Amino acid sequence: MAPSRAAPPPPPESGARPAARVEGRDAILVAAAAAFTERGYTATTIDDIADRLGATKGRVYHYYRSKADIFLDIHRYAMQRMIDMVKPIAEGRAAPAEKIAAMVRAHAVLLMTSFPFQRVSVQGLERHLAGRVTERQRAALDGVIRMRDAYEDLFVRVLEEGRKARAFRSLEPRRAVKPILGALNWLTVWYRPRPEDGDASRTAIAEEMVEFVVRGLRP
Amino acid sequence: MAPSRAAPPPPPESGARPAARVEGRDAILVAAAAAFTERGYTATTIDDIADRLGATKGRVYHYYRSKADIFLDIHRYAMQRMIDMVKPIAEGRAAPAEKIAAMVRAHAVLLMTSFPFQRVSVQGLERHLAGRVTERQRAALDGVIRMRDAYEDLFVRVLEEGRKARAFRSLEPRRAVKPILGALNWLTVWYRPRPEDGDASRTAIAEEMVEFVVRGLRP
DNA sequence: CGGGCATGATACTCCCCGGTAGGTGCAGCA
DNA sequence: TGCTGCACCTACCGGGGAGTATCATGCCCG
Repeated sequence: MAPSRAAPPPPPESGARPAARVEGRDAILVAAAAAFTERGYTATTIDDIADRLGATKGRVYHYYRSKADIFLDIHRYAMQRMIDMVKPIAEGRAAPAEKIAAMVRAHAVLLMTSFPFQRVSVQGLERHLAGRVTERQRAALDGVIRMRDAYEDLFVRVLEEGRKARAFRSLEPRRAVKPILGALNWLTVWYRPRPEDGDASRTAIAEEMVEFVVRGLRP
Repeated sequence: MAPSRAAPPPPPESGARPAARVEGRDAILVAAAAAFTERGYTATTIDDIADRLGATKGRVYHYYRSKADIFLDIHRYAMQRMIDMVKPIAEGRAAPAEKIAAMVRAHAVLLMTSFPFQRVSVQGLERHLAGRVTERQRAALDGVIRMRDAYEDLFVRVLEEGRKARAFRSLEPRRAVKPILGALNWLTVWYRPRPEDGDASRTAIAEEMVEFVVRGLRP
């Protein structure tokens, strides 16, 4: 599944080459996300990515300057989609318990429907903290990390609301958010999308997550 | 922290060289676990591991046949310790809710106190499903996967007990176990052991996990 | 005291893979 | 029909790192 097709503005300090067309980049990202998901980042070669497109390295390097840039762009897209889904819920006017339930549901569903992208995003961050990265890549990485922190804050704030309103048990939001996101993100470890099981199966999984989290927070 | 010092019998089809002493192997494993935790498996070089020992590659290859074998042995040790801690609880005679609480607590504490080993074990499994592995390594990998499945079954069985005894809400154990282990294992992503914070800090985190899980299961 | 084995260092080899240089074909256009 | 530029390919380089072959240094034991 491609990241938002409707993203025509050239990315800010993305590693994509300026002149390259968006659809071309998207194809690279989709192939790369699938490859990273299967073999992991370092074990994936640029030729692997190209093979998935029925192409050669030339095509990949026509759109992206480096493997790390592809990786970072996958992160950015994945995080952006997650934020786009969840932020409106978090900032809405519903009761905290209902907001958390809806956020958990949205998070779980997006993890499954956009699996390769989300898996790379969820599992891959630390891979770059030690490596050789350029100035621009470091900036992009910091940007993604900030997005992730901001995303976690969405949950923290709703937890705080709920605690104040006595809708949740007494808890420390910063600490309580960890098992919640853990229960959710662990999906990227055990879940494997299979074509034959449709929305119903995903919904069942998402509802189990909702149930577990909401009960874990009740006073 | 070294894996069990009292494991003198040469491991079954481990990648350790037969003649090598146990303490010698342990030192390699400790250094490798730390290196893998910091940089990830593929980004870690054998020289990195040797450097941590103040030694050279020669020493590493004296004890282990390959990098993959080191990796697999870390898995085996980590899983074995986890099983040794949790299995007696799971098979005890306490009430299901108390057993789950104790299992969660033990799991969380071991994750933190034996952090590098557990982190490698929890986060690294998929890395090998695609790579070049020998017959023996494949067998070792399968063994570790079986250990992991057996470990998950410990939780599944207690969930089943609790469901039958009406101590837990109605749930499907196979499905409900995922968010539980997810909340726990996510520790390996965000937790960073710092020397200055001691048992108290770890206990607080573990109790938050226990609280969250136990409430998530209540009828 | 001397041989043998455990232990480890040194100095390679080899190949995989990220990245680059330069070309080719084709579409659109005047 | 020739020009231009995008999209992509082929062929190559270079470095890094896994693994090996061989040698040095003990330490134990007779």
